[in-house]
Amino acid sequence: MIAEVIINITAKRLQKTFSYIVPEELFVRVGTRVLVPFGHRREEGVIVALHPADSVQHDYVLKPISSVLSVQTGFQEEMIATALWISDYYLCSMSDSLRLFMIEKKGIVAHTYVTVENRDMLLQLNGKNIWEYLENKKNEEKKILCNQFGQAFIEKLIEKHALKEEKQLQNKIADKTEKWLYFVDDDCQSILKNRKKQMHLLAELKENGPAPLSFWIQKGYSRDIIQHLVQTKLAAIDIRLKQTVDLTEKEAADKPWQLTPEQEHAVTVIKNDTKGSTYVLHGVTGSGKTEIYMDLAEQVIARGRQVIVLVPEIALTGQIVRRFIRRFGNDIVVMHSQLSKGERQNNWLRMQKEESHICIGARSAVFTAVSNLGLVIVDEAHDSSYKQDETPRYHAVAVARKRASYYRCPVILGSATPSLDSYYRAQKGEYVLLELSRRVQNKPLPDVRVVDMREELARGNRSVISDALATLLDQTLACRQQAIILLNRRGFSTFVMCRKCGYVVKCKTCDVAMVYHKSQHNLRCHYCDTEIPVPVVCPSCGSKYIKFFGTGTEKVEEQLHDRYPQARIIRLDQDTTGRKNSGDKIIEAFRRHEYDILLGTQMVAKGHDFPEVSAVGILSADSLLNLPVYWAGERTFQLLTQAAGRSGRGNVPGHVVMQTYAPEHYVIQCSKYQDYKSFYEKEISYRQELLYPPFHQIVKITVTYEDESFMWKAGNRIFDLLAAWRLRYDQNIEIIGPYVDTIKKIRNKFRIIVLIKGADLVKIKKYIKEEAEFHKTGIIIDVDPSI
DNA sequence: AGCACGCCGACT
DNA sequence: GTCGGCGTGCTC
Repeated sequence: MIAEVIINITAKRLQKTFSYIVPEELFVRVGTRVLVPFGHRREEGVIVALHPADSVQHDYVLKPISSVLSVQTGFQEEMIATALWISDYYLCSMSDSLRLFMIEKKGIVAHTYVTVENRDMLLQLNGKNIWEYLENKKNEEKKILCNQFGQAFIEKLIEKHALKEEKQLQNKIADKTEKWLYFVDDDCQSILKNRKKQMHLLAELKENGPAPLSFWIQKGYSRDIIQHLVQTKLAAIDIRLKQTVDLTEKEAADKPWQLTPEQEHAVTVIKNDTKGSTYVLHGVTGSGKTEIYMDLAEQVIARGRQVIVLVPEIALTGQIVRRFIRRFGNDIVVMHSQLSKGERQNNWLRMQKEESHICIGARSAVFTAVSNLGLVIVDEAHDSSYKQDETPRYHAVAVARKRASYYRCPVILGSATPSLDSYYRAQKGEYVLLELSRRVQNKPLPDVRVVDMREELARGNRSVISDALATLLDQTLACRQQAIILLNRRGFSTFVMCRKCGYVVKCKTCDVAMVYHKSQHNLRCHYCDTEIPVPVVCPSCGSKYIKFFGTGTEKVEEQLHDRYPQARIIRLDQDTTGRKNSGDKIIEAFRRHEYDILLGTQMVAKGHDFPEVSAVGILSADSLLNLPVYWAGERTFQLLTQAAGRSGRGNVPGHVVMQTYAPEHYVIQCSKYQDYKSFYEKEISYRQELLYPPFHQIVKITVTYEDESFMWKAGNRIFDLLAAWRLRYDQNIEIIGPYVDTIKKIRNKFRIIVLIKGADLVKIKKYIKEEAEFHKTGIIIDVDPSI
């Protein structure tokens, strides 16, 4: 047999497979991870195809596969097929797309070991202590030896052949294990006669079954007790894969109230799916989509198939996940960013071996190893976090649909504000539309008031909080209800300017104004996280008239504190959540009503269920709207509607104040009435007129280098190649650019963009995939860009 | 990605 | 004459 192998190295230029002979004694299949000779070294690879030895003629000599690295963590054929599709569709290398399916990105790790080659030479070169060190150990890792005796010295001894170095590859894909205590026998009265504690342990072990040692220790049995019991041979210890979900029984408590007729209808339609369609579940905020998800998941599991549930990153520790865990207990695996590699690996294996049937997680959970997929649920499917913003720039919904099509199983895209793309496809009949028009228990949608901030200023209110919002907050706090305030900018002041000469403090390495953060009293760049002290005099003209402009969440927090000294206010943005997702702690504390006002960036708008929130204030409804990008209207509508939907989910009706400078704009008006359909009609006709997605597809090529003139050369070359292709093969395609990116420079690298736009980009994408010029460092290809 | 190969300038 | 810079090309 001949195996086609993708070499698992991140080389942009290495875009092809390599053929190897499969030795007869090796058992391999498509998806097996193998070690292969590659040039003068050995590399890990993945088999993507197998065929009989005589079917293809090669004009070079084939080498054999060295060994199988891991059968256990290999891939299903479907995963290989999906990876190949991703590499074709998103124009990334095949190794990049395959790596999406891996927990350990590399299956092997190289260690260099040192042994003695010539004893006399070693002693002669003052290496007596090294000789003594190695005498018993035989060999030692080079790294450790260098630390101990100095790198230069070791290198010299190797060069003089006193020592010898040897590279060894180690299989890195090891499973995380833990020790379990299990019951053997209790014919023991005589043995355990005076050993009360051990007898207790044995009894409990017999009754409750095996459990990890840590579990018993926590229960108060010491290591010694366990050890003694094991010595009696009445119990024993074995090593098992570490479990990540604890063994709590699932609670039946969360059994739902009766489904509404609309919910019932949606469940029935999807349950009877035979074609593997995609369903757009368009439900207003608070219409009970989670109930539908859980009902369907339960039915899919009952048929022995598996479910992938995708949620936005921010919702991962939230309500929806807890509800799933409560209902499905150990049958569920949660993939979140704080798991260790070992825990991920075990979750991965649990799904692969069908020990668990549901995997719930953020974007990357779409790559879960499943062998029998029965349903994919994408919650808040419009959320921008489903598009990866580094190579490979895939969209989780597209990948989900691809995987589901292989298993002919349905995909559910749930949202109160479906993406224009998915709603459009539903209109065309490509997707199936399911509407949930009512909130559960017929709770009313919130009442939204739009405030024109120009009038506010004319009346002399110069604060960022309008009178209407102030009144609403007064009432809300008086009734002991909660409020959410949304402002899409973090920091205190958004820029710092000299009033004398107009100089604006910019980041040294990025072409953006620096933001003043009062809590740390410094200026920060939001693109590269550089921090500098606040200048006392103007760095340009030396004047003292340095002023702070613009308003961020920090400043609003201060103003709210002044206005409502008794209110408990908490801020939720990147600065308060830090790196380690402590956002959910803030959200939970707010849900428990430990705070009265939650203030923050768009994070506050995402899918949370706060029953006691009755007021929402949106301070600057049109901040996104003015961005010069085609999707500005769609994003703004989603943000406003989602934010407004946070209020009135409990027993008190909700009120929303939207502050804007463009009150008559259709995006503002449509979100005021939570009127998705009118918004859709307006927005889709605008997209059609200007031939934006979903009518035309876009491929964005960013060229970014430190050397500005080199960048222009490369960008123009990219443009020329595309323009030449266009002229020759398809003049319906537009090639736009190269033009300077909205942010000219990030981290000292200048940025320009070339856009490709057209109704059908399949052929030109194929050309890009094959032309080496597009696969160099500094060139970023983004298919269906969302920014 | 690594690494060999090869072509050129600058040194003992 | 040799050391070493990095541009080019190859890996089944």
